[in-house]
Amino acid sequence: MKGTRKIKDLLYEQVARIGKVFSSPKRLELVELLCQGEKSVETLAQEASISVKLTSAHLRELRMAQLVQTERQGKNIYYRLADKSVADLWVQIHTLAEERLIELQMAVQKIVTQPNDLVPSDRESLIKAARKGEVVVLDVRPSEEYLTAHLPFARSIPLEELRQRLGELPKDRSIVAYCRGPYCLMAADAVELLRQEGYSAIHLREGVAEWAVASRQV
Amino acid sequence: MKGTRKIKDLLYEQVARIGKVFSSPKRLELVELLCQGEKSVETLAQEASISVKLTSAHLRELRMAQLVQTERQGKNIYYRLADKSVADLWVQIHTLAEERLIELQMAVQKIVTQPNDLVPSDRESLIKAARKGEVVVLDVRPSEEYLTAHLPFARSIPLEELRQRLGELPKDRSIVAYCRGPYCLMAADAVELLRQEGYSAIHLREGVAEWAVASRQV
DNA sequence: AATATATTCTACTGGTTAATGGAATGACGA
DNA sequence: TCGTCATTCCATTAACCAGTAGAATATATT
Repeated sequence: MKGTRKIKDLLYEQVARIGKVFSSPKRLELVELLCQGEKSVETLAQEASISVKLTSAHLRELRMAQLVQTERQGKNIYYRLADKSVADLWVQIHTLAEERLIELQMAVQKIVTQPNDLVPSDRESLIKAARKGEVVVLDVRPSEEYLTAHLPFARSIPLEELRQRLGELPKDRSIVAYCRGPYCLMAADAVELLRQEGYSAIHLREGVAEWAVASRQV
Repeated sequence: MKGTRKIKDLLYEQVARIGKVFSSPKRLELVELLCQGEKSVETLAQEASISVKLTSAHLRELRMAQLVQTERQGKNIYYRLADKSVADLWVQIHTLAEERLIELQMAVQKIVTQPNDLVPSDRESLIKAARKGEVVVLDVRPSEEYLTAHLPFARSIPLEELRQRLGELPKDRSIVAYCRGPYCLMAADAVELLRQEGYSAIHLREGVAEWAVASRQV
């Protein structure tokens, strides 16, 4: 019927703009980093292991899709997600990917700390235990990210400082370590180190973005 | 540190496979159609206004990303979404797109029935009114789609039959028409027709997929 | 004035993609 | 066996994309 087609094509094309942003591995990595808080271009480039120029190009795509905002602070330009729902979408996409793609499931298994005792769902009971002090929830990300947002009752010891600051952690209680999310390897490294040193450590694969989505859905 | 990069690249690449699927307008349209229930290749091709061969190619992409399943029924091959969460992702992507992209917002306004009285959020009260019979919720999609799933208390009159079956509808109550979702134009056409014929009609932009997501999030 | 940060422009390579068409093949029903 | 439905293989066009690089530019700090 009449000019229906043109209108429809236009609508789906616009939605596809968002999809395109999430179709590049490096852009996904940048989005995940931005889920941890605002960051400068240089920082993003370093964390994602790409050149500043390429980072700039990817950020441009994100900007043109209105998914990030920029703010100048002195010499640096800081990027942040334009809305929480961007983080939500990232979480939902990688969750669906893990549900559907066996290849991804297998790749993930490689990074899971071998004696596989990672806590999954049990959010409520983890909080309860953390509140009582029965377990220590440990945030091993850089401290700026911890300051931006962290899990309830979490303590911050960045991975880099962990070896020196082991004394701050108790040996008689479980330590639940987390980092940026399921594809960040810092918590896995932390757990490995802790176990070597005789601690009882557990790897929590969720980051703040995943936690937020999960706790909203009850 | 060590082979971290290779692993990370692998992980994000897998997630990007899902993103890629949602980066093509035609594929998005096919996903939306599949949100209405299982459909044959030929039907999908017709509805999306593309050739069977191209449809087949796009469906192949969906299949390789494990987002759809196929089933042979006689001469035809029927496709369906592999999981409800695929529909959820479609809803979340187009919702985010509408939140962020002004171009999409403007394009959407064109299809909104001019005297703009579309009911938004008020799910609870709509159900209540429909239960009491104060309003008629009208599903104008093909009847197979209605049979697969429909909104609570909805009645089915496919758009094609609407003109002949106008007598079934009351003139003293509001009629809330909906179709496949915000980018489907059938409900808008229905509202136009109904108003011309002296009915009090309202366009509900949500389809079953959007309704499901919204009612789950309370 | 010199420096650091970040973007932009141009240009190139290699690879991928959507869409179309022709031809062949498989799978099924009548 | 024939026709229908659907996929596949092949080839093509045109467009796009990631990544890299050189050079130029803008902005702000010192």
